[in-house]
Amino acid sequence: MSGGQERPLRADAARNRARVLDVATEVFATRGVGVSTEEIARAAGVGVGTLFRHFPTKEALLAAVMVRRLEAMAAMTARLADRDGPAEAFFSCFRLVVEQSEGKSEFVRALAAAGVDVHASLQEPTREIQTRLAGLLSEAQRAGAVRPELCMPELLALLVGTGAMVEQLSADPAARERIFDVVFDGLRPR
Amino acid sequence: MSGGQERPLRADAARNRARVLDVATEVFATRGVGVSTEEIARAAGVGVGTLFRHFPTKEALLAAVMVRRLEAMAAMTARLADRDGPAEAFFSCFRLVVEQSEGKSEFVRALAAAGVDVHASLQEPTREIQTRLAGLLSEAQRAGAVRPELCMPELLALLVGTGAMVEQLSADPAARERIFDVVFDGLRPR
Amino acid sequence: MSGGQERPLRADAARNRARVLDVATEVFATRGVGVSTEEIARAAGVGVGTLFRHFPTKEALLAAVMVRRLEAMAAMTARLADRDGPAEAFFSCFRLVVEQSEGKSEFVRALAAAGVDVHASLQEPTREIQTRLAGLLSEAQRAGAVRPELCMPELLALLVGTGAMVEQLSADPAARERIFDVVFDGLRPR
Amino acid sequence: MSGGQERPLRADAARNRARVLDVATEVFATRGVGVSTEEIARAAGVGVGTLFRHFPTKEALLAAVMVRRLEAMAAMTARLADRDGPAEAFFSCFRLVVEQSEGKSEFVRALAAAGVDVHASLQEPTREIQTRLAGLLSEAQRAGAVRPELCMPELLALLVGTGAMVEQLSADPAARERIFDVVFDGLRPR
DNA sequence: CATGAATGAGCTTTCATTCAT
DNA sequence: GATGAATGAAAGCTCATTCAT
Repeated sequence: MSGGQERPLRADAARNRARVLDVATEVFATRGVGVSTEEIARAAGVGVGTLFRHFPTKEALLAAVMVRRLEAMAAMTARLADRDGPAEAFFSCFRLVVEQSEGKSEFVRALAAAGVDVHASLQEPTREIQTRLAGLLSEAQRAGAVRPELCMPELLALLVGTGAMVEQLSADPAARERIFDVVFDGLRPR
Repeated sequence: MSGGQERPLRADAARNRARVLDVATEVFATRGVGVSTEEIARAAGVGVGTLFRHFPTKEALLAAVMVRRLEAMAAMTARLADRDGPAEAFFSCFRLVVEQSEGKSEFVRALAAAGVDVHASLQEPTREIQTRLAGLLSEAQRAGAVRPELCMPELLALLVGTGAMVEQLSADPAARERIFDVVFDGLRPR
Repeated sequence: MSGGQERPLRADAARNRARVLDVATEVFATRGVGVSTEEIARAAGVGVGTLFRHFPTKEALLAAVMVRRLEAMAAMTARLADRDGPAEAFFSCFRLVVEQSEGKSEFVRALAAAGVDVHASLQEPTREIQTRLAGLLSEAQRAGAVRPELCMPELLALLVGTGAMVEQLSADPAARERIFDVVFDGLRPR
Repeated sequence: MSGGQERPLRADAARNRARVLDVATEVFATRGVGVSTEEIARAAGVGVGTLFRHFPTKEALLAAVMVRRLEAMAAMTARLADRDGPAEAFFSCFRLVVEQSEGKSEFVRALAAAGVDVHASLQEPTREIQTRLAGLLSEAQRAGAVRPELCMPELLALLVGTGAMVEQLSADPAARERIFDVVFDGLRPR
């Protein structure tokens, strides 16, 4: 379910791949996607060659980082969708996605700039999340908890944008909550 | 008023500076901040040397572009603040800022990545806008048109985040309006 | 006449371009086309950047070296074609081309391997030489000095191949002459 | 007879060695000596490690390929030398060597560029061929079928050069024959 | 002042070779 | 013995910045 590695990787190879991915995730988030592959390899304790064996391109590495984050998000939304009533499920899922999305937008930009077809390489995990969200949205709408005219594109934009808001207020949890108050109230029918 | 040029520039020098700035504004917005200085110079019809005479660093150019956009925004908010009632003034100004901010976040990131102290170099025009916004916010709150517990940090975050939402829906004006509906309703007291 | 520089190059730029070309010609001939651009730049006393400004690709540099050699050959064949009778003109031109062609084949191979359309990039100087050779061939055939059934493709192959022979015997001039005896006798009608 | 393997190889090891050699022969001939060891190993169905166990260096592999081709040529010349009269033997052997030599020059160049002493590592099979050719040459000269002043160095150069000619005309068999006509007529006494 | 040629550190990527599994 | 993951020294090329013209 998780990404589908082509063949069973040797233990050490898998360990290295994972380490590169972990390091890249952190470094890209911290210092931006401009960090050099060399530096990522060094931070992961492997040679550049190893990095490129696992991810044949810098963009492939970026995409892999994205995919992992998306997969994690998909798993968490799945867990949430099953419990609570439709309204609670929708709003807690919204909050979850927002909080897990920090920094994601830069990735998408970098991938797009490199000519990678974002929709193609990230579609599978994305589709799962979107399907889940679409289900939650329509159920919450049916339950009268969310404005009926909202469609998926807006929902996604709202998720991304709320993520950006929250990202900016990382130092002030109370202010973050006020953001959620505003957005959640705005989502409800008037 | 405009950024503080040390001494009066010769007419042709000023013209060159302006052209570079115009071109850079457009090119950075269109194709991202990764575009090379060479290309910007060529598009502006000057040599790289000229570009670097006016902006000693690529980041200086980025900052100058930002400053100009912020100054323009400041001017527009000033114009809006003077007319209409406090509620209308606040909301139309919010909308204005959001719509003028497209792509700004990439700039900030690029500047920050280069170690530029964003707050230092952009503070002057930013301060003016913020002062204006603070005034509009408190007046709108006094008039009962905006939640009373909202403070400036959240407002700024909301502006940035709404900008991100709107940026994503640039192709679908109706969806953009639904975003504004959500955010504006959320901003109003319950 | 010589290559057609797009615009008048600045004096120092032209000097650098020429130096790179000279050095590349020598180094490629001496040590093969595998030599790194860095090394060529260093040997020419310029930075890599300069090399790549003048020749945007390593293959472009290879092609430029080839073109210069071909142009020189074209000039020499032109000088020869005008004097002597048709037989003498043909044979002295054949010898000239052979002797000027040392190492050329490696270039063609490298260019072809890089996917450069050799015929496209070298066609202009090549065409001139070929036209001249075709003229010399048919005149020599009309004069009964060369086998009448020979066509241009064979002539070119004979030139290249005789070049390879001669290249191998660079240490032994007498043996080289015996090669020419064999080939020239073979070229004559029986 | 075959290159001198140190000790008897295990059956599967020998099979692997042979497969690598076969594949390398084909791939080098088809796509040039620039093909990576990894790719050759993959095409041979073995790991790179196995390739390097049998041929400690890429150049060692190149040399082994060359040696095998030379050994095959030696065997064929041996077969030809025994039948026919001296003139026919000489000329058919000349043609055979030329036609079997396609692409060989690239190998020699690559080996030489790597600092391998070509004469040392290829001498044994080469010597056998040369001895045979020397015999054929002097017998053909004694029979009056070949110019008496020709020596071995020229003969070898002629072989290599004729190979280059023929290589260039691989698409046009009739033209190839005209090349042989020229060279063979040139070889005969006047 | 304007120009654009020159610079070289730095980038991504490849590949012959080694060595743990 | 066989494997293929790991290695890291290059390679070709880009680009912000400097400086002679």
